[in-house]
Amino acid sequence: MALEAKYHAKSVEDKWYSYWMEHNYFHSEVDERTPYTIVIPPPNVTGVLHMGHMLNNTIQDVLIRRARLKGFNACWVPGTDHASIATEAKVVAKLREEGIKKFDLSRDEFLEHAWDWTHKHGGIILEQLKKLGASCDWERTKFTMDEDMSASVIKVFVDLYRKGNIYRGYRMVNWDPQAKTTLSDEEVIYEEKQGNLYYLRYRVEGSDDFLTIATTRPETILGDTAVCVNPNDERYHHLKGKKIIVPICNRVIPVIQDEYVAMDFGTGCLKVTPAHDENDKMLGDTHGLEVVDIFNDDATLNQFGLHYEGKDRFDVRKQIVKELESLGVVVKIEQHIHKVGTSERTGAVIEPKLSDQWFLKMKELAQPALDAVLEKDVQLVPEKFVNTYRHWMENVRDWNISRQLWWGQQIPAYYYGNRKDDFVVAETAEEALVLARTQSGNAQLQATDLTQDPDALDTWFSSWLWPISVFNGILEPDNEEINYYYPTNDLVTAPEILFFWVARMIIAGYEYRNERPFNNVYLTGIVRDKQRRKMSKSLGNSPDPIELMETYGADGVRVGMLLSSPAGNDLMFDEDLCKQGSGFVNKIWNAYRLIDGWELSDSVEETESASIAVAWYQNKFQQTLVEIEDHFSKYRMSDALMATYKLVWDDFCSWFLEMVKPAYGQPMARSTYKKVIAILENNLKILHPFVPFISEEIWQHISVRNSDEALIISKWPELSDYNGEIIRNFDFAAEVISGIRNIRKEKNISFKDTIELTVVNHDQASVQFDAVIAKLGNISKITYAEEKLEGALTFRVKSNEYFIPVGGAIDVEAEIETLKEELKYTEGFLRSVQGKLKNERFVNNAPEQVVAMERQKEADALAKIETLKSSLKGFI
RNA sequence: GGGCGCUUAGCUCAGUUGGUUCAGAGCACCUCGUUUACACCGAGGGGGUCGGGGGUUCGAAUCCCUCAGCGCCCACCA
Repeated sequence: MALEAKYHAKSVEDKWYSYWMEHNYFHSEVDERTPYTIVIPPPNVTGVLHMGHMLNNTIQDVLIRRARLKGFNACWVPGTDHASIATEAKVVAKLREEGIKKFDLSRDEFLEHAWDWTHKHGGIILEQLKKLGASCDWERTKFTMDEDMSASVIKVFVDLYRKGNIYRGYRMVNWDPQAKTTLSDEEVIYEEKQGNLYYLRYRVEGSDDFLTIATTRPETILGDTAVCVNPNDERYHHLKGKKIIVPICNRVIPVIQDEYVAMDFGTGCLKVTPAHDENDKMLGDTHGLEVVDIFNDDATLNQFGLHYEGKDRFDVRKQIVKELESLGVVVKIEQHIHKVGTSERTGAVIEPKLSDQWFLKMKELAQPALDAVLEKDVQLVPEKFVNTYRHWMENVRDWNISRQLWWGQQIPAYYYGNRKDDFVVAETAEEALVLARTQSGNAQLQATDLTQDPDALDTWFSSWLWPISVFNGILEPDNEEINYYYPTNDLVTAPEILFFWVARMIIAGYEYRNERPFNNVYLTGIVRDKQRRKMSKSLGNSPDPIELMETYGADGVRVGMLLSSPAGNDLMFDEDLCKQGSGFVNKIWNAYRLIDGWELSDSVEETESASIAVAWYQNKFQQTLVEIEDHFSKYRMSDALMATYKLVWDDFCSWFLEMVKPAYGQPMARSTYKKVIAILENNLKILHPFVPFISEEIWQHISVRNSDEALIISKWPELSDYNGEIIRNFDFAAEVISGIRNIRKEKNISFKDTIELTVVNHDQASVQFDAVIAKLGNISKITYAEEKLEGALTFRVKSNEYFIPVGGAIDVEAEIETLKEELKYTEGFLRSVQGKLKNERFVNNAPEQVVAMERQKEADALAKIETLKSSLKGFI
């Protein structure tokens, strides 16, 4: 069956992916072998594949395929995350389009819509990963809202509550007025924004005096309950004990003193709004101030907003400034750049808000997780993230885990009375009732008297259990799977979620397994465009991964993603990288077409050139394999790929195949062919993790394979010793071939014309490659001579001189010129070496080896100068 | 404001303990070439005072200081 001239990625990729699936090659079960486990960072269930996914899933697939080839029991667990806030926002938006408001629905009705949505969109991203070639164990696909996953979450919540790590508190939290929920500190993104600093005059009660405060949020003056100055600020000593009148609402508030206030900012007078600012809250607590909350949940003003009631905070800001101006309160307005917190998910400007929320105490839990990373039980790659991690963990704050959302695990707290502490925490409503009866002393309590907390848990409160819960390690802590697969080996994810997820998984790992969840964390970079902007859907600068794969093939895109992505460095994505990737795939394909097209013969002997080629390549392969292993051990994926790329393209295609290739019209010795195939198969194995599809296609085409054979489950080549001398000598020969090609080029000697070569041989290294030199240089005869050949073109490699006799005159002048140039350069080089050697301090202080090296250089240079001089004499 | 990191060829990046591949790779570029796998090709070539300045050393891209520019994380002075 002849191969098609063009490689058709699409059909080949579909074919082999199905084949692998049918043969269950991705599936892993507990067995005798050592496991190699990766859990996928579960993508948002309603998301679609983006370039970041492409990068980090390509890396995971390379790792897992390599582990599989190396004989590990490779298990890559896929799944999706319910992403409570993001998904709920999408469902709410979709319902709104249908004219349905969330709060017109019951919780159950809403959840039904959410599940519909999940079932409809949930599989999309996983299907897209299959196109990429991801060899996940799909039978293990998990979803963070699966029954057992949710049960694990609830069990952990109850456990942590009973251990005293979870508490309910009235605190200042980050409020997302669009999603109407709180967010953790990590979900707030601070952005620099151009704003104004408004200077406003407040009248001092019972006097005509004024005091000027500076604020960025004039609408919050309606919530002011004090003005604070620094006690050391002499400008305001006269105000001590005075009262101030807030404009518009005319509330009378005290002047308080606290060293918190910076004297050099604004006017040195700070308006205090305890309900709407973390620091103001702190001041309020210290000084016993009244708390006036002026906002509704959607950030419109409430009754404290007076005539602004019902209007949005930003509209009010504009309007209130006008009103204040008309009242003569505005002293001046300055432009001011400040940082504004926005919601990671909805982008809404965060409103600090006081409310009852659930918190997880972090300090104590974090300690083992901090130690683990510092002691490298968990290794972060690249290491630079250790500092960031340490800083965060040492200053970790309590984690707000409750969200005012419906989509997610509902907090298992049940209220039975009106007092603040009238609640119990339990895994089930039944258990809660029992507890509530005891706790309340009221044995008559009925199930209907209990109300479950309406809040859901933060998404990350389920994903932090992921490496454990996917193996059911929470509900059945001693099951066979968790004991076998945990801890997992590598985690591949983005540094953006180092705190959100990675740190918390490590915490959960130690808390619930008393062990790290993974040995290594490979932190990928962010995929950016050529202008260094982050690729995102909103910017519209991200190519569609599916289209990319259709254009360049999945193999091509995988290579493209890996070509330039050192760990932790951002990837400057350029479609040309994929083009290079598909170019590589094309090269592999054509190399195989060459091999496949040979006519074989049993009666032909192996050529000398071919024997040499085989011996050399086997060594070269081993040398490169060592290099590749080293790169992988350091997670240098780009370098591992590049080493493979050059081995295949340069050494295998450009040199090896050219050396073994039979002459035109000649058949190939079957014995040689077998060796070439063995070599090719080894190449395919090391290529497989990077380009799984074409490597499998070729491997399967080479011969009829048994039904239980496939490249994907074959065996990674064994490391063995290699002979470095052969490689060095070949490099010498390659230089000779280059020399010949140069001469041909300079003198316009067609490659079709054979030429003769005479060698004045001082260095024997290349002799064993003469057959190769003859073949690749199209040399009809190589002769060795004692003396230089007159009237011939010449070049030198090391101390050898090569002569190519040509009919007709050669340009003597030019030859002399070249020789003189080279002589001049060598003499200069010699002077610098000798200068070093004459320097006593160098000779005395430098290591012997280095000095010896310099002496060798000196000797080489001297020898070369001799040959050059004798060549020159020949012309003169 | 605190911390971390980066600056090497037109672009993206290697360069491990200072000397042994120390100035490299891939891409891009230029020249030549339709040789019987591949023009998604082959052969050859040009290109960097290693961000600036200073210091340590026999010797610095590599160590130290300093200046400049860029990026990230954390904290939030309204």
